[in-house]
Amino acid sequence: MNTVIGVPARPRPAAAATQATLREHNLSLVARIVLGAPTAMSRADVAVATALTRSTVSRLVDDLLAGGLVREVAKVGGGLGRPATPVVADDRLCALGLQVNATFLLARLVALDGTVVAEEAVDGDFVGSDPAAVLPLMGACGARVLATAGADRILVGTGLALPGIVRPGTGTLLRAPNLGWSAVEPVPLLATPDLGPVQLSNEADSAAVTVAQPVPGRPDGPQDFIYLSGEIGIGGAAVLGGRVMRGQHGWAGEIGHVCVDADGPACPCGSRGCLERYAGLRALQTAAGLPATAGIDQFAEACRAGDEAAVRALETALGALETALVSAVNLLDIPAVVLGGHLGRLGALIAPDLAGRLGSRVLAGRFGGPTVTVDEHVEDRAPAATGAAISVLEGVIDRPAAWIDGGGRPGR
Amino acid sequence: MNTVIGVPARPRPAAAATQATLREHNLSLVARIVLGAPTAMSRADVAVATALTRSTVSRLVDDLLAGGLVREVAKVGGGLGRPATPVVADDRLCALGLQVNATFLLARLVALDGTVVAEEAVDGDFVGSDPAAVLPLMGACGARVLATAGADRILVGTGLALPGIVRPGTGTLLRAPNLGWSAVEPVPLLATPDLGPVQLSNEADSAAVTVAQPVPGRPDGPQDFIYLSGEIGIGGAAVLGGRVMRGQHGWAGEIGHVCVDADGPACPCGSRGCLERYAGLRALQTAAGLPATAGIDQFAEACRAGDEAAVRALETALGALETALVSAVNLLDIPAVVLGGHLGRLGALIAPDLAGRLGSRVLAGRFGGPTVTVDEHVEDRAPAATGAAISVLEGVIDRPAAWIDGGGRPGR
DNA sequence: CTATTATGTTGTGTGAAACAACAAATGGTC
DNA sequence: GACCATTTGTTGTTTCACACAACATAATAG
Repeated sequence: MNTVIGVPARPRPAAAATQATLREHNLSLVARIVLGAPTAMSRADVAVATALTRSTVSRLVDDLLAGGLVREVAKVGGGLGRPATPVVADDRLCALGLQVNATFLLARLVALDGTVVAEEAVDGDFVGSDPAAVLPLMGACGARVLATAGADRILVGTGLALPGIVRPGTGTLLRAPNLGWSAVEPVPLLATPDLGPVQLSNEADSAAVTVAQPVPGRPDGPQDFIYLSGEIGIGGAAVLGGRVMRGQHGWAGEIGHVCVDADGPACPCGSRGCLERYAGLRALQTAAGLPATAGIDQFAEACRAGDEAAVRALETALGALETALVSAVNLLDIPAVVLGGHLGRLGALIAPDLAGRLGSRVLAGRFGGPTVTVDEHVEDRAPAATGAAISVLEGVIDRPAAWIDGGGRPGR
Repeated sequence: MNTVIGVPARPRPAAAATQATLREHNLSLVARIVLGAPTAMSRADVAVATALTRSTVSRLVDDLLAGGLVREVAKVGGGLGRPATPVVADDRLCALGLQVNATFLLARLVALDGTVVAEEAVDGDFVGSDPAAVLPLMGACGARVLATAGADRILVGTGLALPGIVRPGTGTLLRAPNLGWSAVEPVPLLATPDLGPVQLSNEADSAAVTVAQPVPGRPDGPQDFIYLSGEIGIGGAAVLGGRVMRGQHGWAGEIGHVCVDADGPACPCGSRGCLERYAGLRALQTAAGLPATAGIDQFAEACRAGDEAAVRALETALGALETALVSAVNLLDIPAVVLGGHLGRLGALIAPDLAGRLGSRVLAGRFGGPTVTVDEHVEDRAPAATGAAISVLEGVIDRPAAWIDGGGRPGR
């Protein structure tokens, strides 16, 4: 009699496997091995890593070279035998990330090796703005960034990150409370040709992509964590196995609307006692008696200076974060919390205490409890732009055959 | 310029695809088409459903016939042309489900077509029991059920469902508070040969399997929902895309330890204000002034009779459920709640009110809010036994080639 | 009884990976 | 400097699983 240990469930087959899907799968696998490696890989290295034969890998790498996903670099000497030919990400392949926030628009061109090729921002007050006026500005900004890129760059497409609820698969922004927008189809409003196919995403989800995968195809960051961000309120994302949770409507991971006090203040979302009422930036400013124009750094400075209202606001927020995260960490059985946005900037003030409180309360406490870290991109005000671009490049890495067979240019 | 709509992310390739995995995948696909159909499918029907050619399907079905996953039944007449040969699940293939609960042990033999071939229960008080004494009883019960099955039945293996925290991939039960067990490796303690490979699972997770997939290979039930069960406390599971969430330690979906009151009573789990403190069966009994031996039906009767303490306890539990589920539904963006266990038996008293409250509070409220239903197996005191057996059969459906190539008998 | 239709089977072709052999490019040894 | 060993990459051929085409089977309609 045997104990069956560690037999994972296979993904349910949704469609038949064919010779074509076999090739697509293995092209993607080889691409990920090459892009994911910190140093260059040779065909022989890839054969070892994938258990495919050297002849198979040779043929697959030929296809990836032809499609512009990878390129060869100079051989490095050393050792007996024929020197290996290193293969790396081809940085000519790029995606454009666009991010709309309450106080700025930013366009960023990201190459397949993760480098930022060019970027430009437009500052302004976009709270309560008209999407028909703002989105063309965003599109124009993107077009200017594309214009500064060299002619050898190949644009795969564009990702547009918005601070609101995006229905997956519909191209519709349901609501963006910070901007005052609702029921908008943003992509046509960009009114800019040459952006290639445009995909829409939520700001927190896109920023979380950057945490898990700082470089396209290279999941170097944590793969299972709760991400908190926010600008006025609180945004959130849950990442499981390297993937951002979607949920039925596209807003899974929305920790801002976890209830932390059953008798708490009413929330515009229809519930009450939501985390956002306590730990959103606007909530902190109000509780500390600061104006809406005060940034999070002013709030932090007031706390450090011992301002009584600010310290009390921080403590209230900390308690609310603790309650919300205890529930979230227990429910998702997830090992890490990453703070971004204004909460990331408060990280030094809140992360150690928060980690300690969570560690003594969650089910996983006896196994080391969740880690609480600050997003290393916290100094970057637009990580969602990078994340949106990375998601677009992911699409090519997922389906290299479609890209290669389409001539290595954006398709329909 | 195109809007990219509805391009789902492909699962990341973890290993190379080969001719062998191609066959495995398509065997599994064909098996699921046949098992999942409410009426018999012919080879031609399967070819249409899968976009594989009739010759390919014919060969794959031959393999499944040989492996004992499917069988042919009498042709049905009608229409021009050669009559189709219907193919259905072969009900000779079985799995044994075992369930240990605080008040009974139950063994149930489930066939591949979902029918229960035989079952037997042993009643007792297993709270604070010794696993070394109880698990051999469970094993013996299972062996008796196998003995009553006909010689034509083929046992794939056994699933053992326990009311506690099971570490996936380790064969270890971390803790089962209701039984008073901790750090146990239960499978060898069954001390029964002939059970085939045994896999361990959590009781709520297994019961949720039965909700999503009442018949092996046929996901007729909801595929995205939060399941609540419990016997003394509260157990829970989250099912996404037909799969039970695991999490890092195996307890994702544990809604019993979502915090509903930041200043609530301390919980043995280390936190405070946990849902279990308000809506667990023991909590209800205590609040209503009923003895620990009183069943949930007595509690329900006291509520219906207008007993003041019981009504107040129910209202408190309802409020706690509302708070916990608002957070869970918002965080997971999940469309349904299914009540099982003692909460299922209270369904008539709480489901309508709970649905109304959730509908006005969750983010999805304006889209129809979550449904709140009662598990249709609520009269079955051991749905986890069925779920554990179904999970074992799932393993064969996932990897038919491994089963067929292993001679159609349990492997290592 | 023949024609038509639908289903199932089988021989052969195709595509992608595997296998085997060979070519290329190095360093070590004599 | 020639030869050998080693490692990597390439290429011709084989294998396996699905696709294609043709045929066989089993029914009903006229």
